[in-house]
Amino acid sequence: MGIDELDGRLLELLAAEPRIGVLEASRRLGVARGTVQARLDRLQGSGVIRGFGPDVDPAAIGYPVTAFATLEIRQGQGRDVRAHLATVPEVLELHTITGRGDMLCRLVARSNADLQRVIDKVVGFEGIVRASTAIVMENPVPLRIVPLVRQAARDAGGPAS
Amino acid sequence: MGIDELDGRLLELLAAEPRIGVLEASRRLGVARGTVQARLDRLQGSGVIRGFGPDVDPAAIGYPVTAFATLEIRQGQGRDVRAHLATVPEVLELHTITGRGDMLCRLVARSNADLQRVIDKVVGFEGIVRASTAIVMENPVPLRIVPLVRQAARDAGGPAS
DNA sequence: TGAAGGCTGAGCAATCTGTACAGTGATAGG
DNA sequence: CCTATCACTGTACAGATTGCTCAGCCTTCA
Repeated sequence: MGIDELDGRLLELLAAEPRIGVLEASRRLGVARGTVQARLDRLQGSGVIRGFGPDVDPAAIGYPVTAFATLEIRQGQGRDVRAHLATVPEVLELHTITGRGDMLCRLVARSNADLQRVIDKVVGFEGIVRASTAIVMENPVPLRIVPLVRQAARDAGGPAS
Repeated sequence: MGIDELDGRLLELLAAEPRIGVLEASRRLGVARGTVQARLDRLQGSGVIRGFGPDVDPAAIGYPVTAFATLEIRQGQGRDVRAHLATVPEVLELHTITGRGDMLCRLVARSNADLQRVIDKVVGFEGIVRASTAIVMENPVPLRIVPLVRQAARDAGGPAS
């Protein structure tokens, strides 16, 4: 487990220019094509790279409002609630968490008004006792991974030298 | 703005098999290659598809712990705090939100113990008054977009018929 | 010393991409 | 009703890329 400096550079490159091919990547990185191919295979095999799914902007398909909802669940209803939330398309992700509240989910909606509908759909279920919602105004740091990759690569490569 | 049924199927297909090429996609969808190419260009041009960045699993590169932190910011320090958090690699995303707390950020760490270090780094800054953290235990619904795409495509295609 | 693993550079057949062009059907405007 | 526009189809071609394999070289490790 872990990645070295070359893996890090490869991931950065892929993040910056995803449509790049193996051949072009090998040129940019200054290594042989076979090396890039082998690294990619390994990264995917080991689960570091989950995939290359299209990064779809919810706002661009009509869902410009994002919100986070903290849910409090009735004891023992966790499984049912999870199953319920999984059926709601506007629930983009769901986590079970420690602390105040039992679950945290990311929601999107067509408008602030529509968010009410979404929340009703989410909360309108047996096991959910209470929900508290926070609407996202700005997103100063969009979901990113490159800085972390860079650090992980440094941690692996630095101390070893 | 909005996507039709064919866009929806294309996005679903890309999500399911990202390494697929334009030609193979056109075969699967039963349309001409040029059509797929045009749709892809349009989807990327209109911002629906932001990119095809590699989906990296933080756990696989040594950061298996995820947490969400709600931050309370001192009046007028928002800009500085944003800039500060942007420099922390373990901050995967940052939102400004309504309600209790002013910002919500997603963090990762090498372990529960390491999370303390990360939080110290995040909170160790002038403008942050208070931070409340929730550790993620499970992730029953990983970040997903397909169900939403499907619904958006239905909404666009259905009522029109 | 020998074995194993990773990288290089090269080669080959098959495939895919970028691009262009003509034909067709549907739609919107005149 | 006629016509321009637009999207999709089917086809074509040159150039680039991919998947795969092989031999050689170097470093690490037992």
